[in-house]
Amino acid sequence: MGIEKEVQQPKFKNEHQKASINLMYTVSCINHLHHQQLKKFGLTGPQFNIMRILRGQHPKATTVNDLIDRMIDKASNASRIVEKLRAKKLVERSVCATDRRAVDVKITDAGLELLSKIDKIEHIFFFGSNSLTEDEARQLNYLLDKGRETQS
Amino acid sequence: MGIEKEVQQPKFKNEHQKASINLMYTVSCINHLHHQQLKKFGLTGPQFNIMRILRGQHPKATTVNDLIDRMIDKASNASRIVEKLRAKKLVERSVCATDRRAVDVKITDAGLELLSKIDKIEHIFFFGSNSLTEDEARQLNYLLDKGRETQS
DNA sequence: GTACATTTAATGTGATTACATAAATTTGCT
DNA sequence: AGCAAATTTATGTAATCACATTAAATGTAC
Repeated sequence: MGIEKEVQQPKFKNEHQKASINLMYTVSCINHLHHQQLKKFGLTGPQFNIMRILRGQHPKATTVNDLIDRMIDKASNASRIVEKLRAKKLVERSVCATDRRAVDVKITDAGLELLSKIDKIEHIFFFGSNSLTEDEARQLNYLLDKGRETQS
Repeated sequence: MGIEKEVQQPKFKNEHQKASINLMYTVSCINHLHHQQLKKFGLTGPQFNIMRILRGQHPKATTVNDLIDRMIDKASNASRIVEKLRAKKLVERSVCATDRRAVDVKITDAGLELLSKIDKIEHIFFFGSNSLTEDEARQLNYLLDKGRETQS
C-alpha cells in the first residue's frame, strides 16, 4: 500500500516531503515488527543492536564509547543498556586494562547462543527481502546515503 | 558518508540487511534533527505530527481515533499528546456531537500561528531536498512502498 | 427493550529516553 | 611534576512510550 493510503494523506507538497514521511512511517513499521519479535527473546531493539555489534567484534571486547559510535541510534543510553544485558548475563563488563576510564564489554556464550536463536528470524531484519530485488535494495541504499548528505 | 562508515560496519550480509540498518539510521538522524528544531517551538515530534494532521483537516474537527489512524507512529499515545497540546492552548477538545464516546479535536488560531512559524524551517521536513532530485525522491518513495509490501 | 459484545478514549504502570550533571581517569602544556 | 582541559562512563530526573486495564457509549441480536 502506498504511503498516501497508510497515513490517509492524498497529497504532499513535493516528493521530498513525501519521502520524509514515508521514511518515518516505514521505520515505525520496521520497529514495531522488531519489537514484537524481539520481545519473545526478552530483548529490546537497542539491546539487540548492541548484542549484534558485540558479536561482530567477538572475541575482542568493545568499549561503551565504541558501542555509541557504532549504534544505530547514537543517543540511546548505552551504559544503561549494557547494564540490562549484564543483569541477564548476556554480556560481561570489565574495566579496560589500558584506559581505566573505559569499560570493556564482551558478549558471553549465553549471549551468542541467544543471538543464534534469533538468527532463525533473521529475515525480518532484511528490509523488503521478499519484495525488492538485490538491485532495488542497492538503489535504496544509494538514495538513503545521498539523501543524508545534506542533513545537518 | 555511506552507511558503512556511519555505523563502522564494513560488510553486510546482503543489500536488504544493509537497507534495514540504513533506514533505521537515516530516520534516527531525521528524528534528531526534528527534535532539535522543534524543541525551539516547544513541541515534540509526535505533537508536531498531530498538529499537522489537524491543520490538514481544519476547520473540520478530527477524532482521536482518526488521529491514531493518520499518525506516523500509530503506537504513540494520542490522547495524552492531545492533552499536552490542549494545555498549551494549541488545540481544543470537545465531545463529538454524533458519537459521545468520541472526542473532537480542533487546532486553535494559536496552533495555526505556531505552525506557520515552523513553516519557515519546513525544508528540514523534506528529506534530501538539497541532494536528491525530484525523480530520485520519487524513486525512493517507490522503493519504500514496495519494500513495505511484504512486512508483516 | 434488555443483554452482551464492540468501539472509543483515558488512565495506571513499569520501562525507556533525553538531557544535564557528576566522578574518575587520561592527556597536554609548561 | 603540577594543573587545567578533555575523555569516558555512570547517574538523577522529568518526560515519554508500551501495554494492560478501565469506563463510557454505541451497536447488535433476540
